Order: sequence, then structure tokens, then C-alpha cells
Amino acid sequence: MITMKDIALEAGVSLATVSRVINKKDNVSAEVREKVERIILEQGYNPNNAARALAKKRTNTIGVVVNNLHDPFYHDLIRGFEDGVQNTSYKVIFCSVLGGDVDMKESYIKYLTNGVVDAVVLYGSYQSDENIVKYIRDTDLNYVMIENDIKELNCNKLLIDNYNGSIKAVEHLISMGHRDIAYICGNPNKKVFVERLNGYLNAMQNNNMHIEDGFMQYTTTDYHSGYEKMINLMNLKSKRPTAVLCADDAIASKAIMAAFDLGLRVPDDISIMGYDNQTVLPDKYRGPNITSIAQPLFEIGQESIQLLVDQLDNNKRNDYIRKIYDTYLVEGETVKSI
Amino acid sequence: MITMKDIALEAGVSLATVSRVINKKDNVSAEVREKVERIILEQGYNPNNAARALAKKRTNTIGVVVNNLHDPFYHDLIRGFEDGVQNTSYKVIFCSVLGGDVDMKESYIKYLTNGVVDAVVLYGSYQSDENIVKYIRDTDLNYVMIENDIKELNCNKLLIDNYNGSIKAVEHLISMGHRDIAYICGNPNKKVFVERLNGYLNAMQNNNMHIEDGFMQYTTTDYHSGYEKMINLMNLKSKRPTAVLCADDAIASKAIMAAFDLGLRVPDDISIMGYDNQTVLPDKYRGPNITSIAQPLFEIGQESIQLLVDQLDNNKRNDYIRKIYDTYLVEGETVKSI
DNA sequence: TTCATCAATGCAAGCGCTTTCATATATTAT
DNA sequence: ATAATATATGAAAGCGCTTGCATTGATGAA
Repeated sequence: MITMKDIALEAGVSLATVSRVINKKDNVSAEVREKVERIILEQGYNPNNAARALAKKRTNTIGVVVNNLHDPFYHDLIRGFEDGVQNTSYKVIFCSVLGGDVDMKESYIKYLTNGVVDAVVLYGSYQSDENIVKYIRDTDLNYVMIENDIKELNCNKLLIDNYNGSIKAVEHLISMGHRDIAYICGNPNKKVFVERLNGYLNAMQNNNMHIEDGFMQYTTTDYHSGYEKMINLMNLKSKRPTAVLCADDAIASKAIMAAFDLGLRVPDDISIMGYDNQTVLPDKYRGPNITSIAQPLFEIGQESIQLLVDQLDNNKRNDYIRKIYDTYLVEGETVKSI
Repeated sequence: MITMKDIALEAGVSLATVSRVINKKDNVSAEVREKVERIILEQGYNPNNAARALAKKRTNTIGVVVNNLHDPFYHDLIRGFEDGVQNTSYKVIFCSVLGGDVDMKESYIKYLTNGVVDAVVLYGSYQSDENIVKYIRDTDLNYVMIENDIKELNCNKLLIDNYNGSIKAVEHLISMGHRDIAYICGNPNKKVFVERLNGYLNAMQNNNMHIEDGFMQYTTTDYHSGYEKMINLMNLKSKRPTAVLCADDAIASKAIMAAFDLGLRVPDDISIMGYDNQTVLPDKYRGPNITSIAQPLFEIGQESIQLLVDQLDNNKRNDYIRKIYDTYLVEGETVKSI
């Protein structure tokens, strides 16, 4: 391995001088700078980042940790990160926590925050991960947490207005003439699903719509069970809904499958709405475009990075941001006016 | 920041001893070990990875660099990486090269290979990136290159048999009774598309099938132009194909859109095949499941990591592997027997 | 001419950890 | 009891870089 020492020797200057030209300090004479640069090129020298990080306490890189990076849900978010780092002097590295395993998550965060990155952006649930929350609190790096409003954490928070998102969804259905609107909820342990649920409930109430018996379904395990919940809804003895709002598009895709399998046409026989406006859906979903509530994930990804870059470059350690992003309706082909 | 020194002081032992318990060396007495461990926990100490990397010349992490990480194409590959690292002592970090920009790629590779990872897996084209190839050749890290058979590079290579994949595709179409089979080629500057094209050409020849005038279409720019190429094919004055083989699923999805827009039913009026068996497709594709040639991307991801972990753990620096993976046919709903 | 100032460079400490080697103590064999 | 061996620990060098401080020579002011 070729080191700075080799370059210094070859150039007949001190380590310090080589370091100066590498770091583009201006107090080096033109001739020396040129010579050193030439030799660096000739020898194909590259600085060792571990040594650099140790000496400077800076790495010029930002870490991102998400659960299941392979999940198509992250598509837009990742694009945002990729884009955000463009034209900055920073690099981004991604870590994936398989299955959202808490220990793995903790270990990745500790890894990153101890000498490998200058700041980290976190997506995923952390409410219940006491250790991690405590760790983050005690660490003096810059963080941005996306969709994670943990009070005891004093860091950048980028949130999405899930509550009003659901309200938009319900009001869209109402505007299309629906009154019997059922809901398939996601895992109620997750903050986003609670917020979306509340949005639904309040929107229904505020518009004087009655939620019939059986109109509220909760997915068990994961989105797959959206299928059976839809079957449940369609088999209701009493009153059948004319529209079903789902907590996310993955669930909606399953609900649509269920409707098809029951011989129902979407949206002619039943209207279905999703949430997330996922660019790509799991399981080779091939149904109609789902009418959905979209979140500005690309922008959020972008701004996460921009925010951190700005804070790092300007040594802003303590003026954190808290921002709530609006959602918007994207009309697909799964809601009919009645 | 709390360091090993603090722990040593508090525990009344030397730095060396603390280092030993952290690294689980066995030559530390039980009492001392316990005490040190307790104090580490109490103080919430975490070792600095930069310092460690510098001292050990090992980081226990593997780097992955791909173009456009957000591309749904990587879905299965990423799952493979995630899975491969399970139950090992290694971490994986992902770097995304937006737009496949050569300079950015080079900078990420240099970054990773100088003190941040122990090995790297590369996916993307490198044939023409002389600098990078040269750099990799001169660097003594372990690499695995996926789908990149660069002769002058002596490293692990995991390849896919694109040529025979195309042959399988053509033979499937033949077995379904097709004789007039057109082809929409991908960017002929990319190795995979050349191989696939050759497979098509040879399969046609070997089966004594004639390739009519106009049956070969080349996409310009990217997969989007698959749309117009399909229109071209369907408007052929002379003879019209009964089946169209596309160089990948993204192109096929566009071809299907084109067929629809021309009022043709797939597969009743025209059969279409893709290649890649992409789990998720771009642009909210909502057509029928595409009959396609699948690649074992998950396995390739998995094995990339396993290979490297094995080589790192056993200090195998020089017995590299070269493996060619088979493809397989996945029947969808876009090919009709005639 | 002499002194203050400045630009260019080198010296050396230090970043936080690992590891070799030496040392001291405990254990076993004789 | 003594020598030989094993075990537990510490001292210190070193990993490759950055940076504050000191030094040198040159430049300009007085």
C-alpha cells in the first residue's frame, strides 16, 4: 500500500505539505503543489479514509438506514437521497436492516455513528426501541428521522400528514357519491397506521357518515391479509360498503385481487382506494391503477440530505427542523362515481 | 466522546486489556473481563471504527456498488445481499451511482477500497471504464463482479448465461407454434444485450427460421422506445410477426402498451415475451404477467457475499471463482399457442 | 541597514485503537 | 524446593493522516 509518506519522500517534501496539497489548502507554493500532484497521479496514490476520519473527525459521508432496502416502497425515497447528494462533496451509504430487526438496526447505527459517517437519516419505526432512542439522544451527531416523531429526541424530523391524507381520501370518496365507506387498517402498532385510521374515523364523523358494523377491518400479520379482510367486507350480511379505503396500496392490491376472485369488477361493482401511491407494487400486481394518496417521498429524501449537508457545512449542530409534508390525491381507475 | 482510555482508567487496567476484552481474546482473567464489560456497558462505550480500521486494516464490512440503486431491477439482487450477510460477522453497505456516471463510480470505489470496506461487489458495466479497471487490477482487495467478464481482471466473476437464455426464449415460442418471431433489441453497447441478441439470432438460424425484413428492431435511448419499435413491427407492410421477443421486461412492457394502443389483444392477437422476469416493473405497468426468462439474481446476490466472507475469513486472496448461472423460463400470460 | 511582517514549509503531537514483546505471577513437573 | 512452563497484564510502537506551532527566508517599512 502506498501512503502519504511515499509521496512525501518522492517529492522531497514533508508529510504536512503533501497533506496540504491533498486538502487544497492555499499556503503551498505553486511549484511544490504541481510537483506533488504529479507524483500523486503517477503513483496512483489514494488517501486512506480510516486514517483521515481518525485525524479529522469527519468523513464527508452521510449514512441512511432503512428496513428492507429491497422493498419497492423505498423507490422514490432512494431517488431522493441519490439526488440530494448530487453536486455536494458528500457521499451517501445505505444500510439495510433485514426484517427491521432491532438488534441489527442498533448495530448498524452504532457502526455508522462511530467514525464512519458524519450524519445519518433514519426511516423506520423507533418508538419502542428504547435503546436506540437513548443512544441517539446521547450521541452528538446530526440526524434526520423520517416519519418518526419521537418527543424525547431532539433532531431533525420530517413528517407526513397521514391524518389529513386519510381525510382527503374519505372526502374524495364522498365527493364521488359514496356514503358506505369501509376501512381496512394496517398494523395498529405502527404510528402511520394509527394516524391514517384516525383520519378515516374523523372524516367519517365530521361528514356525518355512519360506520356500519363490520366496516372496520384490521389486517393481521401483513398486507397479504388484506385479501381476507376484503372477503369479509364483501360477505357482510347487513349492509355492504360501496367503497373500501385501504391503509396502503399493498393492502389495496390484495383487496382488488379479492374482489376479482369474488367476481366483482373494480370500480364498477366496488370502489377501492389505497394510500402511498407506490410506484411499484409487490407481488407482480397487475390490476388497474389504484386511486391513492401520494406522499412526497422524493422531496423528503432530497431534503433530508440537503438539510444535513447544510448543517454539517455550516456547523449548525443545534437548530433542528421539524417539518410536516402534505399529501395529495392521485386518481387512478379504482373509484367510480355513484 | 468516550474512548477506550476512559474505560481503562475507570477499570484500573491498561488500554491493551480493554482492547482484549472488546476483541474477545481469551487471555484475560474472568474477573477483569467482567469488570471491564460492566464498565463499558455503564458508560455506553462504543469503539471508534475509523481507529479500528486503521489499526487492524480490517473493517468487517463489504461494499456494494450499483448504478441507480432505486431501480426496481435490483430488488432480488439486494435481497440476496441482505440475506447473504445474515449470520455472518460482516456488514454490507450500499452505494448508488446515479445514472452510472463513471466519475462518481470511480470515486465511490476508491472511497470504499481505502479503509472503509474489506471487499466489494460490483454490478454495472465496466468494460470501457479503463481507469476503474486499472484501479481494480492494481488494488489487492477481493472483488466480485456480477455480469462483467473483463479478461484483464483477475477477480471473482458471477455471470449469467444470456446467450442460452435467449435460446430458451426462442425455443419456447417455437414450441408454441410461432415461426415469425421478431426481436426488439436493447442498447447494443451493453454486453448483456449483445449476448441476448446473439442468442436470438442463433436460435432462429439453428431452427431454420427466417428473420424477415424489419423483424429486428433496436431501441434507441432506453426502454421507452420499445413502444415505437413495437408500432413499427405491427405496421410492417410485408409480413407481420406472430410473436415478439424483447430484450428485457421493461421493453416488453412498452411493447404491450403499444399493442393495446393499436387495439391488439395480448396474447390473442400477438404474443410477446420479455427477459429478466422483473419482480417489479417501472412506470406502474399494469398489464398481464409477462412470459419471461428469469435469472437467479437472489442467489447471485447471496453467493457474492458468501464468497467474499469465505475468502476474507480464510485469507484466500487468490483463488478466485468464475461461475455462470443458468436462466429459466417463467410462463406468464403473454404468449399464445398457435 | 534594521526590524517587523508574511508566505512557505517542517516538526511533532495526536486522533483511538491493536498488537508485539517483555514482565510478573501462578502453575506444573521433577 | 527448584526449574520449566503457562497465564495474565502492561508498555509502547505503530496504523496513515491532520494541524498547531515553530522556523526559515524573503519582502517591505522605517
